[in-house]
Amino acid sequence: MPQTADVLIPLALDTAYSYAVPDGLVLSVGDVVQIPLGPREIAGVVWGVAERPAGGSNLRPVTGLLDVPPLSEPLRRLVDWLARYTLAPKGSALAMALRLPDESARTETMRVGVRSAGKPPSRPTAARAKALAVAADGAIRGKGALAKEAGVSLSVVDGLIDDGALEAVPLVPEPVALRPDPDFLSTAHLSEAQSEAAKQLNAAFDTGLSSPRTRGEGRDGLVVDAASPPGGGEGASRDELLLATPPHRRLPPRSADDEVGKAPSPPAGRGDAHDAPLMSAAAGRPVQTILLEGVTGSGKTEVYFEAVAECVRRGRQALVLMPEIALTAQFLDRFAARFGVRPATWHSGIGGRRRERLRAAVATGEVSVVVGARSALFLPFRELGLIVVDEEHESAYKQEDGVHYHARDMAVVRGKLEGCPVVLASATPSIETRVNAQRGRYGRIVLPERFGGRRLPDITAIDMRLDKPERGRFLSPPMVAAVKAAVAEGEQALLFLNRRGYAPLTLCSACGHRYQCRNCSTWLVEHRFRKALVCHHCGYTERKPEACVECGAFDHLTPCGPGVERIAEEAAELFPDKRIIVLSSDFPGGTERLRQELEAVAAGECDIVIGTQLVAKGHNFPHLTLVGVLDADIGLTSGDPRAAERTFQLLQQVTGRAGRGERPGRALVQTFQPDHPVIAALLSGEAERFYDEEIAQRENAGLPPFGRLAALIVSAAERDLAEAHGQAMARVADPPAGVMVLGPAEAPLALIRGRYRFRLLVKTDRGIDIQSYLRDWLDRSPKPRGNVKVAIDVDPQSFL
DNA sequence: AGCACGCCGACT
DNA sequence: GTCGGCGTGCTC
Repeated sequence: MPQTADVLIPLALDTAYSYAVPDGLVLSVGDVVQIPLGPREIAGVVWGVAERPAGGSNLRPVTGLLDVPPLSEPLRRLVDWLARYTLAPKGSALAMALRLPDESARTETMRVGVRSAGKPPSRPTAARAKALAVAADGAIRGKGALAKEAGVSLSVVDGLIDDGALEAVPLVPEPVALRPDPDFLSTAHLSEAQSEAAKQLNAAFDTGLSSPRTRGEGRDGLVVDAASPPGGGEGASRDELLLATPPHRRLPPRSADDEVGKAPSPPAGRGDAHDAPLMSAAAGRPVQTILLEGVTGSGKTEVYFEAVAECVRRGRQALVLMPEIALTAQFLDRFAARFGVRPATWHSGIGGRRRERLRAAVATGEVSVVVGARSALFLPFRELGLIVVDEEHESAYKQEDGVHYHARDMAVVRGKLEGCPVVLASATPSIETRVNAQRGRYGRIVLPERFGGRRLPDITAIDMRLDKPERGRFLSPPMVAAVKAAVAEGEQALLFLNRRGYAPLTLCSACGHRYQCRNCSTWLVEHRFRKALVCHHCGYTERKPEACVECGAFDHLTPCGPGVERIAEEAAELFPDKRIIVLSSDFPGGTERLRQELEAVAAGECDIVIGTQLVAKGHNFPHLTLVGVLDADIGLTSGDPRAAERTFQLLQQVTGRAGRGERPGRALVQTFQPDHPVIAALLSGEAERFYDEEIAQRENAGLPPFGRLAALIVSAAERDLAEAHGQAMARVADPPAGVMVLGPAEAPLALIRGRYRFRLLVKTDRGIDIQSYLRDWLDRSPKPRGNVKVAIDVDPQSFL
């Protein structure tokens, strides 16, 4: 039967192209095919098939069916959904799920081993003799391994292969990952609270699996025994799950308009058949997404490990998403302690063959657990049974280039499409997730206490208006005393300051000149170690000048304010005999060195750590007992609508680093505004209070806690466009309801180029409808004068 | 993504 | 006069 195939191509194209299917080839939706496009041949995915209409067709033909597992229906629907929600061309969305091996990866290093062929070389040399002596045992080695062991170069080995003295044998590829054993460790190590939470969590499997699965291809799935709970355990009913949401908190049913906003609801008003299951999911069907909220040190990880174990027992696959930085050896070891082996990992750094093998193993179901960064969300799982999003509040889940998406939200969507539960884990959830939980869209499980009877650190404020540091110093007397006491006990102290470099502002004390970035409106930050002035906004760097560039005065450059480098200087003077390390993202020596240093700190090979937000995430420091926050007020005034939330999360996380080991911890917080709601909530240890206040405040301001808010970020390209810029600012001064205007300083640098161009960056979590809305609004507004184009860029990212 | 076409600045 | 910059548009 002659067919035409609609093939979606992984390029920035929004529509599938039609191709003729040659006789003898039968294609199904989801198949990966090769097709001609212009002058070249590329891979695409069959998005639809139709009987070829009678009569001749001038369509170009499909050139072949590629030997790649077809894209499952849920994955295809995820691509469609993502494209529509993020305003990205469908092809771009597809590209994320279809990273085919490029030629180099496919042909590259088919791993070969060598072993002795038992034949002497025709021309023996000293190097050859060494190599053959090592190979004489007859064992198979990698080429590199042999060369290294024999102390010869690779070309010697190659020469011997060519000569016939060594024979090359293909190596059986090592398995991409060993099978995790869900019962490697008994659950006896869990606390009562953890067991209870794990039980509640596992109840979600029953709600998840009982929902109808839509599998178009009629594959015989791996779903084994979906109905029988594991280990004879009686699954909790869905009511138990819903109970996690306090009844008095439940809000009235959402109106249709309210439906707009966060995933999993698609943008309103554009419903199509694909959206239907997602839409209805919000209206009282079993909760499938669960917020697992536990204070730092409560053992959330162990709890969701039990869910992973349950998933594996049922023969389905689990995906654990983590922010890239959290993918540490430490975490993988914890996994290994529970499951016997390290999990398969996936992140942007995995390339070439390994990447492809892992993809394939995920597609066949051979790999049962993947731990990965956000891109792992698009792996072609055969039978996905669980998604965990660890540290769900992390902004690293936002993809900001190419297709803009939030991996946490897409995880929720994929969970719906795959019919599997999704666990969002965090000690400090994002506002929108908290609201979703409050409204009953997500379940909520809370671990209010630390594991193993450990106490949360006491948090005390140091009021900087009263306890002033010495002139030119930044550690207040109580802070100095506390650090001194801690290190005297052999304990570790962390001084936290979220500012890289030496000083955030440099000025000339002779003429008052302030060093400013030539591209941005920001001050240049002195980096004393690198002897440079650096813009933290765009990366612009200049050598630190000897004399003032403005008035020429020597020795008048004055650093204003502290960065971590300056704190290190102060600490070195105060504690000359202590081991001090500065950890920030610009750590000299790169990520690998940084990783090593983090391990070393965790092992206790350091007394005082001075760090930026980097130390607040990912790593555990078991020897740490004192956390000193040097300026808790940074970030509270940033103008970012999420400023309060971000600051609270960061401070909560960083103070929570203290006392995770044997000894109890405490935290000191230097602040000028101890009564600020964020600081007060932190000090009281009542996270609830922060969330309640923040949500109430947004509601009072007419800004829904999530959904329906957009911000216009206005940026002008050049200084001579300042006038036009002013006009545009005036124009947006009266924005539509729910639209917030941010200044040009917040505009990402990428948007500040293009000469006669004027851009409005719209950040929104409303998806499509806000775009047409704003377009109408702009059309009705007066146009800027001169040769100025106005473009609207919609960044459909939830940023509120 | 690639590749063509097309329109303005500095050079063998 | 061309070479070459990248902006814009197209690929079933």
